[in-house]
Amino acid sequence: MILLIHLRPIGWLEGLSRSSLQEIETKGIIKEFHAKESIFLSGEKLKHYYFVIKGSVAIYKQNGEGKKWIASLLTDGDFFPHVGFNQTDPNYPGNAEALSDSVLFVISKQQMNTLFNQYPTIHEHLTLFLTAKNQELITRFSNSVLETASHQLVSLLKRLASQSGEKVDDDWILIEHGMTVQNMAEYIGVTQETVSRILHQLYRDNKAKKVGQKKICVNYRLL
DNA sequence: CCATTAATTGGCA
DNA sequence: TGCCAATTAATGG
Repeated sequence: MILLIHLRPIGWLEGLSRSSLQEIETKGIIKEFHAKESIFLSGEKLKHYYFVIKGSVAIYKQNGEGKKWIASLLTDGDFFPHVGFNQTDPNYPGNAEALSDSVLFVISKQQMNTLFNQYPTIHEHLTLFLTAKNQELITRFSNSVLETASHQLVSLLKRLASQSGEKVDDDWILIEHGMTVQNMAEYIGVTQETVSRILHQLYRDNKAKKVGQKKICVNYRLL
C-alpha cells in the first residue's frame, strides 16, 4: 500500500529519512480543522500532541466574561501543547482553536514519548523549541509591561514576517497570518479598535499595506 | 443577492 | 486606551 506522506524532513523532523517519516506518520493521523474550530479545551486530559502541517492555531485563556487572551500562536512546523512530557496525567493548559483552515498531524501522548526515545534528533528539537518559546514569552511579557500597544503590534508583525512571511521584494514581506484584527488584539491584550487604528497608522506611514482581510504586506526595514 | 460577521470610525470618559 | 454606537466592508451561502 502506498502511504501519502504529509510530513516533511524539516523543522522537528529535520534529517530523518523518508522511511522514518513514513513510520512516524503511521503513529498518528492527519486531521483537518476548519477556521474557528476547537481542537481541545483547557483542563481536559492531555491525550494528544499536534504538529501544524499547514494553517494557524491559537492557544488561549478565557475568563467568565468571555474575554480572551491568546497565549501562543502556532504556525506551519510548530508543535503543541508544550507541556506534560513527563507528567503522569497532564491536562491541556488552555483552549486551542484553529484560526484558519488547518491541517494537523495528531499523535497520542504515548506515541510522542516513543518518538522522543526512538529519534534523539526529535528530542533535541523539543529542547530548542521550548527554549525559543520561553524566550518569546519573556519578550512578550516585558513588552506588555514596558512598551506601547503600537510597539507590541509591530513586534508581532515582525515575528510573523520572519517566521512565515514571503519576500515580495527587497523591502516588502507578505504575511498570510490567517488572523483577524480581533485575534491580533487578543494576542497583545488590547481592543480590536486599538489594533485597527494602529494598523491604519502603519498604512498611512507606508510601513505596511493591506492586502486582504487576513493578509498584510510589511516593510521590514521601516518597521 | 441577502444575511451575518468583521472591520473601521467618531465621540466621549 | 477602552467602551459604545453607527457605518462600512467582507464573507458565505
